[in-house]
Amino acid sequence: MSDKKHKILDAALDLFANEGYTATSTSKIAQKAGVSEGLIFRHFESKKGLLHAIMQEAEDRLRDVLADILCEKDPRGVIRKTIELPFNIRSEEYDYWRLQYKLKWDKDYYNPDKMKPLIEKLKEAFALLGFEESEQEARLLSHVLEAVSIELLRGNMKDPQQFKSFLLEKYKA
Amino acid sequence: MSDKKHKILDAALDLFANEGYTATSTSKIAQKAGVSEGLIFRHFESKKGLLHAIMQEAEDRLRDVLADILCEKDPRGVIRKTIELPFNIRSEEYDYWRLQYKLKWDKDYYNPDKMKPLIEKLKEAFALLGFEESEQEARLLSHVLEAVSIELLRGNMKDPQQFKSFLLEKYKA
DNA sequence: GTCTATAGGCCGATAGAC
DNA sequence: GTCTATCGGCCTATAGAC
Repeated sequence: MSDKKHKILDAALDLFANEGYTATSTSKIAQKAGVSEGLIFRHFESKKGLLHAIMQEAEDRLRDVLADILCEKDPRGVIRKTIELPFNIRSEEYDYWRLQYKLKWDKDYYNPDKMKPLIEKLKEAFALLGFEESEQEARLLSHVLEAVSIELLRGNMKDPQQFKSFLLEKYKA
Repeated sequence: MSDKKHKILDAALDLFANEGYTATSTSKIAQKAGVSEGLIFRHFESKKGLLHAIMQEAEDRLRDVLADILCEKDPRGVIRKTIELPFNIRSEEYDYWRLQYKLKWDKDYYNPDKMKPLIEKLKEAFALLGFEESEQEARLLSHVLEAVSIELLRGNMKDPQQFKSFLLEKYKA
């Protein structure tokens, strides 16, 4: 990929994630990327096309992160890794996640199936550990995971490590 | 309040909550409300002013809902009412809540303190019930509450009543 | 006089021409 | 990579209805 195309993607990710998609103009993106505005349309056709390219990358990263959990054999390991998930987000990737969570409110981009494999895996893990209502437990944990991620991404959690330890303790993971 | 002013508020709430603030133009609001665009500015000064008026109402509703929990004496009652909170949202009020959650990503409007009284109350309730880590428990439950609300508001929870029962059972509330 | 509608100004946004 | 056309955004000025 060309250097400038990459710069455009970087700038757009930052702005889309932090200012919002509609609030971000293509001229702002071009300015931040240090390229001419026309180049954006040359590479991505439209503003929507640019967003699409970014979301493609974001979904790839989601898949990568989930893959490690999905091939875990030990049920406790599955739960531990799931709990650790939001706490392990690399700060360079924050914008990808922020954008994903923001767009969840957008009908065009929200896809509940993206998390389905993880929930199935969790259900299996809870069942193996002898939990009665394994599906509900899986849903509960995935909800906690979601809320914690949002809190962390907004930079609004007081003491992340302490809360992480608390969760790991609670789930004996 | 005049009939048309009310119509504007209704239309704007719907559009802001479902399409997003920046994605909604004042002309679309006027069209949906069946009024002239100029009227919006006569009543609310600016588009921001209109949002502000709506958020004022939304905060009032939040306070109302929390008030009932905050004056509850029985610690189990506090937890039960908190769990029931998201499941009791009246469908006519969905848009208010949707808007609140969406704007949490917006630096100008996000105010973490709005939920603070509830978390304090929960902490107190857990402490009374003999939980060791009452603060963490309170934070955990508030996170569950948040994620469940979001899921419900997105209309994406499979079997709400079943999950509600599961939570009440789990917390013996 | 107060409330409402209409017509347009100005600006910035997307996109396409060169 | 620049330049610009066109469209739609927010808002105001002014005129009309009650």
